[in-house]
Amino acid sequence: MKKVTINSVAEYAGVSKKTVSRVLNNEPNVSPATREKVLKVFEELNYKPNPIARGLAQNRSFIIGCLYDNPSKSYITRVQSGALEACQKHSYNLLIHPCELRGQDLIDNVEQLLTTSRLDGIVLTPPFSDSNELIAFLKQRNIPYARVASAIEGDDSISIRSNDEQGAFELTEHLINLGHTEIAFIKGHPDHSATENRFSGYQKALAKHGIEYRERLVAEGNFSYHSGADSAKAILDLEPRPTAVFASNDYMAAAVLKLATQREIKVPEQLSIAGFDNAPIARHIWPGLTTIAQPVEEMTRIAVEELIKHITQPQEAPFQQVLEAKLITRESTKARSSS
Amino acid sequence: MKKVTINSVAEYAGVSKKTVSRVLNNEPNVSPATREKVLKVFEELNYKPNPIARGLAQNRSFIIGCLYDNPSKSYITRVQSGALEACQKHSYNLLIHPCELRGQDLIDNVEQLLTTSRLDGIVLTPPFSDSNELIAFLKQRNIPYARVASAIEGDDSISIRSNDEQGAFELTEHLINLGHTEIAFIKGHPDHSATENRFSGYQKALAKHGIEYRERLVAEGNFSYHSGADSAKAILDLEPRPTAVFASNDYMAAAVLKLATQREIKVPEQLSIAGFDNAPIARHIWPGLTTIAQPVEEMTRIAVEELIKHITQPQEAPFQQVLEAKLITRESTKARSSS
DNA sequence: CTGAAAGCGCTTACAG
DNA sequence: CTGAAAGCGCTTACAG
Repeated sequence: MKKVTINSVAEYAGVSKKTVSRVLNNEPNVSPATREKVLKVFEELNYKPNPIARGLAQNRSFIIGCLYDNPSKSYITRVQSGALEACQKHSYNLLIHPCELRGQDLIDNVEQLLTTSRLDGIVLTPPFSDSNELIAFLKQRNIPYARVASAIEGDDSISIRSNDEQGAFELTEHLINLGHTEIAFIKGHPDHSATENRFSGYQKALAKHGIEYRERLVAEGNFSYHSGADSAKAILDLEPRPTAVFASNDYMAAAVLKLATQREIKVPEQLSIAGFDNAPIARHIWPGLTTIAQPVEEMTRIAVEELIKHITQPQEAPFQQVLEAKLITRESTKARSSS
Repeated sequence: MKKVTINSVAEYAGVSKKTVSRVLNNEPNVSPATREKVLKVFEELNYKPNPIARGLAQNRSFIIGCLYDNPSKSYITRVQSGALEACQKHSYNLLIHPCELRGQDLIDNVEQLLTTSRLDGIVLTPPFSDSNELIAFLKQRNIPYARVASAIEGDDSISIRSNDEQGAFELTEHLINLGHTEIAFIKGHPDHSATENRFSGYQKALAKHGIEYRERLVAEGNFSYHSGADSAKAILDLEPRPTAVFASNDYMAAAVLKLATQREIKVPEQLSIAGFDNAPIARHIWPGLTTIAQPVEEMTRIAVEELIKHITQPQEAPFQQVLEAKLITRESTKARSSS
């Protein structure tokens, strides 16, 4: 069975291949009769256009690449979900590409990606959205990109982030308003700008309410559940034990909850726990976690939509937006017991 | 700045473009001197080959597509992780494409996917790996595919699955050996063949041990946490209350645990709970869930590796394999209290 | 409304 | 070891 191409169709239908192309792309300037005829031949020959040939002629692939290196699986899932929504809306496809920020071969790796697949644009998620090196490389290669949750200010490109500092501030204030003053804090991964922002929100809330900042209450995590478990151990061993723990994401908060429950420390009666992100796990455990809802899907969806817009009409000014983070209170936080 | 192509390089280096192509692809039959010269020009001109042009000439894209429609996010994460591992090893890229099995436009949707992006192969995950309609379509379109966790026996294509029935049998037997006879069961999504297999393992274990099967102990879930919560409510309301619950995946088991804890039913003292999959959540909650480790990453990795092998050398007989599912006991199951 | 020509940037098959 | 020609299957720019 011979391959059916635009040429076979043209020949069979007795028209030029340009006319076939016009019918294919729903262009005007084809008489209804001709259009009918060609469409019929499409069916008869079971013609399917070749996306690669079209791509070569138009110099585009209709593929967006998504770069990530994130210990939080649910974060990635949410990123993908937002990116896919935007892609589907505009008939683009999504190619996923995890890689390591710290590998000294990051640029080689992305170079290799671009050599294997032509990408019309790339969406950068943390920590890549903060990598000046990578951004410089993409600029030099002239690849359109959009940044999600990036803290870089100077770059003149599409950027959508949420207000992490404000969110952390509100969450800390929520704990303070419940009477807590001994509030432990678990930091995130040092490569993510969110880590510094959330930490800063925590510190500012303490300062505003005249609570002394104590370094002994701060543990170094990296957003993974495992790092949360390690930090939890350090914090729950402190004497006197803090009455509240604010973890920089929900996974780590879940780890604190697990250890507390194991040690029969009652949550929230004896210990309040809060997270960040509003990941699914925050509502899948008991008690449910008080947290900050970060609009990950929405950030990524908007980023990819703007990216596609920019690919189609590069003249527009780069879109930049800051979304609000919102406090969600659940059962894991409670007024400090007066004991 | 003019675009740098194989032609500019050839001209600049004073060789034919075929020679440039040879250097590009590390083919033999180029004198070391010529090779050197061309490589130098690559650098000087900063030449980057165009993957689309290569794709058109070779009629391949080096892209594998992954189809899924699964309420369990962690399952998808694990599928992707296995698929990516295989892709990276062979310099392929992964394009993800969620879509709905039940949409009457499934075929249209995949058709559209194939029209937008040339895929060298497709990996089908549940429930698509069991869709005869989709499989027939891919065959007709001559697209190589591999099936993950498919129960279809007749199809002569790459297939990797795990032994779900055996796993469910072992888990049920584990509960029976702990003295439980009132074992509730939560089924999975009816479109997934795993659902029937796990259910059957449960029934066979009961039968082997002379325990009567009672329909009232069986709830209909769909693998989502939410459906687990609904089923949990039905089961925990039963009088007398069962002493053990076996949920067809860990998400649903986690939902049972949450409700039990909320109602102050002690797990595992008053209620044993078990899941299936060994998803991350099984060890992120307390008590940790007894479950069956399903090698999702490995199944998918092997499936994609075989798929790539098949794309390169279509002559081989289709690879089919069944992996073992393994019992993991944690704190959520315990001998029935003799009260 | 329609088409002939040239081109997208590579590789394949062949000749020398 | 090297290259000229043809081709992959489309679209673009132009002419009529």
